[in-house]
This record gives sequence, C-alpha cells and structure tokens, in this order.
Amino acid sequence: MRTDDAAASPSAGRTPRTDALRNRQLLLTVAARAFAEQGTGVSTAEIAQRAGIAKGTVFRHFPTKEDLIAAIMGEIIDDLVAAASRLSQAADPAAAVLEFMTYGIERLASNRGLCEVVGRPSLQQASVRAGIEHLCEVVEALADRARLQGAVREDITGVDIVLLLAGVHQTAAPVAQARPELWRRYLALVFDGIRARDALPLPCPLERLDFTGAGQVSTGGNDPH
Amino acid sequence: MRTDDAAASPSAGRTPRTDALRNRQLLLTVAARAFAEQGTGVSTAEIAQRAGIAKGTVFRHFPTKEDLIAAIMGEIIDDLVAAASRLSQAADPAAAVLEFMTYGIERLASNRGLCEVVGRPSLQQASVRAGIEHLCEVVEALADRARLQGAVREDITGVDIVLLLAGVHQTAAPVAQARPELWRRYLALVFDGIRARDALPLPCPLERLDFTGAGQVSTGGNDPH
DNA sequence: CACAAACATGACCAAGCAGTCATTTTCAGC
DNA sequence: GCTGAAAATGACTGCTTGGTCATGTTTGTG
Repeated sequence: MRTDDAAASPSAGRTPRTDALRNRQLLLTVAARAFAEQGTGVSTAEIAQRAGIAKGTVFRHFPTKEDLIAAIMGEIIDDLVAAASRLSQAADPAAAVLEFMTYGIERLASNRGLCEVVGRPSLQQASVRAGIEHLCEVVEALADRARLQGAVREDITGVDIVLLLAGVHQTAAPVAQARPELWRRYLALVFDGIRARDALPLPCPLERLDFTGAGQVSTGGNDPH
Repeated sequence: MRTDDAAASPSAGRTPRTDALRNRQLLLTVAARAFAEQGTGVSTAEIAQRAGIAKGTVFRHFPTKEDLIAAIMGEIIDDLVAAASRLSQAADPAAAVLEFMTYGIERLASNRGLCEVVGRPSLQQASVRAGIEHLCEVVEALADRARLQGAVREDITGVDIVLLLAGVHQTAAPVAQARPELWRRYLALVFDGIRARDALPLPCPLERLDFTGAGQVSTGGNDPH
C-alpha cells in the first residue's frame, strides 16, 4: 500500500546499493522501536546511536525527522487497514468490529509514538492523514455489514469506530501504568453503546468529515515538541 | 482549596508588595490564557512578553515552569471539584452526572494545556495529581447517589466518570477542528453505556487505583515537551 | 584493478529552551 | 524626601535539538 518504499530520492531510476538498503531497514526497525517506547520525542541522534549508524545517515534516508515518523506510522496504519480488510469478511460482523477495536487498542497501548501521532493531527504528515482516511473507508465496510445485520446502531459509521477505538485507549491511558488492562472495561462499555438498539439516535450525525486541521480548539502557531 | 496562593517564598512572614501581587496576578492570567491556547509548550519568554514583564520576574514568582503550570491547572481542577460538589446535591443524580461530564468536556475542549496535563501523568506535579484524586473522591459522591437511584450501572465509580469524561473529549479531539460539537455524540453514546441496566457487569472492576506513574506503557527516560 | 557514483561520517551550525544573577528600579515606612 | 529592602530587569549560560556539509569510505561495474 505504501508508495515509495525502497528509494529515498523521489523516483530515482537507480536501484539502491545493498549496504544502503540494509542500513535503511535497520534504521526503520530501530526507529520504530524507539518511537514505540519513548514517543516521537526521541532525538535523531539517539536513534542513530541505537542503530549504530551516524546521524547524517538518518537524514540521507529520510530528509526530515517527520518523514521518518510518517514512514513508520504509515506501516502501522497499513497493518490496521489489512486487519480491517480481513475482518470485513468474517462471519459475525459484530464480533469482527469488536475484534478490530481490540486489535487497534492493543497496537496503541504498545506504541507511545503512534498515540501521539493519531492524537495530534496538527503534526501529521499528509501521507499519514491519507492512511487514516483510507482506514476509515475500509472500516466503513465493516460497519456496513454490522449495520445490515442489526448488530450495531443504525447511525454508527466507520469513522465512529476508528475514533472510538482511539478514544477508548486514551480513556484508560492515564492509569495504564497501574491498570494495564483497564481499557477492556471501557471497550465493553462503549461497545455496549454501539450496539444499543432501543436507544434514541445519537446527536451530531456523522457522514463525511476530513481530518485536516489541528486536534485542538485553538492553535496559536508554534507546536511544541 | 489551593494552599499558598499569595506568597512565592515558602511561608514568608512578610506581606508581599502590592506591585508584586499585581504582577503575579497578571502573570497567572496571561499564562492561563497562553497555556489554554497553545498548550504547555509555550515558552516562558513568550508568556513574559505577553504579560509585559521580564522573564526573570516569571521565575521570581514561580521557581520553575512546572510550578507555574501546576498553579494554573490546580485552579481549574479546583473549579471542577466545586462544580462536582455543587452537582452532588442536585435533585436528579443522573442529570447531574451528565451535566458534570458536559462541563468538564467543555473545559477540556477550550484548554489545550489542560488536556496535555491530564493526559500525561508523567509530567504532572504532585499537587495536580492530588487535585485529580480529590476530584475523583467528590465525583464518587455523585456516582453514589446516581447508583442508589438506579440511574447508572451498579459498577460505575467516580473514577470511571472522570476517566470517561476525558476520554470522550479525546475521542472527538482529532476532528475537533472540523466538528467542534462532535463530542456530544460520543458523550451520548458513553452515557448510554453508563446507564445500561440490563447489561452484563463490566470487566476489570475498578475500586481503588492511584494515578501515580506514566500514562504510557513504557517510559524510556526523557519526556518530550 | 580501477574508477566513478553512491553512501557513510561526525564535526558543525543556528535556533530554542529553562533557568541564573549582577544590576537597576520601585515600593513602603519613617 | 530618605533609605533599605523587595522586586524587576534582561543579558547571559548551558544544554538539547533538527538539520547540513566537506571529507572520507564502500560498492558495483567495465
């Protein structure tokens, strides 16, 4: 699903050298681990050190730190897309929705950097936003099937499911240290709300929306990092 | 509720000078606005400039930036405590719970810095954590009354309500720019889940827990701002 | 082996940050 | 108005960061 996975320079005709390829792969692996453990705040210097390469090499493969982050987060989002795609053909759509949400929350819970990126659209690269929108589309198919079978409310959309997935994780995050499994409690509660059939329609109906723009109410300009 | 609100030095016997008091008040007002608009990442230099005072003056009133943040967030949390306290005597406990959650979400939605602080316990000062724990206790009274009247599930606690409040806000936050009122949708959904009477008991029962520790799964050391 | 292009290196740079401190200004009591 | 203490000032420090670049090294090819 990712577009240019091998070449650093934009569509250079050449095939890259093998040592460059090896370093790139090493860098991606190490950086993914670093971002997961410490968040996107880890310095490029530390990533380079952990990978055993020089800092300049990092910037040779990814012109900015943001590009590196986007590449890694893009892969994770693609993985979520694949999971949703597979589950959208499952026999029991309601169970499939629950399983998708569970899977997504587990990914978030074990990846601090992913949380930061999905939670703050203002620091998302365009490619990441596109990936999330794509994810929403695929999850929409999941939601469609569940809706047809009457397994979820009539007005639940794919975007709802994606937002609630992240929301459930963040609900339990403040006490994740003390209670690492607490998200299951809120997932059960929210899933109950998703299913509820005799309830009134939800306010603020949700058809189309774009993820463009900052996640916070007012943006004064500079974004601390 | 706040303890030492007037004196900068710890329990100095003297009454501070009037210009110092005025500057302190000005600083608090301006900093509160800056944190709300731009998050806790605003530099002390910018806060000082916006207040029309020198940077050194900021550090005279608050020895570290963290102290300034804690003072401001403490006030907001105290305000939430007051709201919960008032509502815990309302006639309709279920409506009171909903009103408290609505009020809290509105505060979060209009204060970027508050979101950052409540969402990341690792960068909370002890006083702020104490304030949040106190808030949970007061909300517990709200929950108790609602439970007694059968207005909410048997197993819903005050901590649940506080966590869900923040969680609902963060659920809608990624698209807050495009849909500023979307949180009402998820609040309705979650409140439905809170009320549901015929549902199975929630997993991961929640009696006591402490907020100590980081909100993320693993902490590698440095915390990006 | 030779050689040019691709790649790696790490010292270096500018910018931004929280926090300090010698100096100057302002306040309050006399 | 005088005076000493409290408060304000802003240049300065030390540190970290993302990103650059001249220099040196590796790789594949003819």
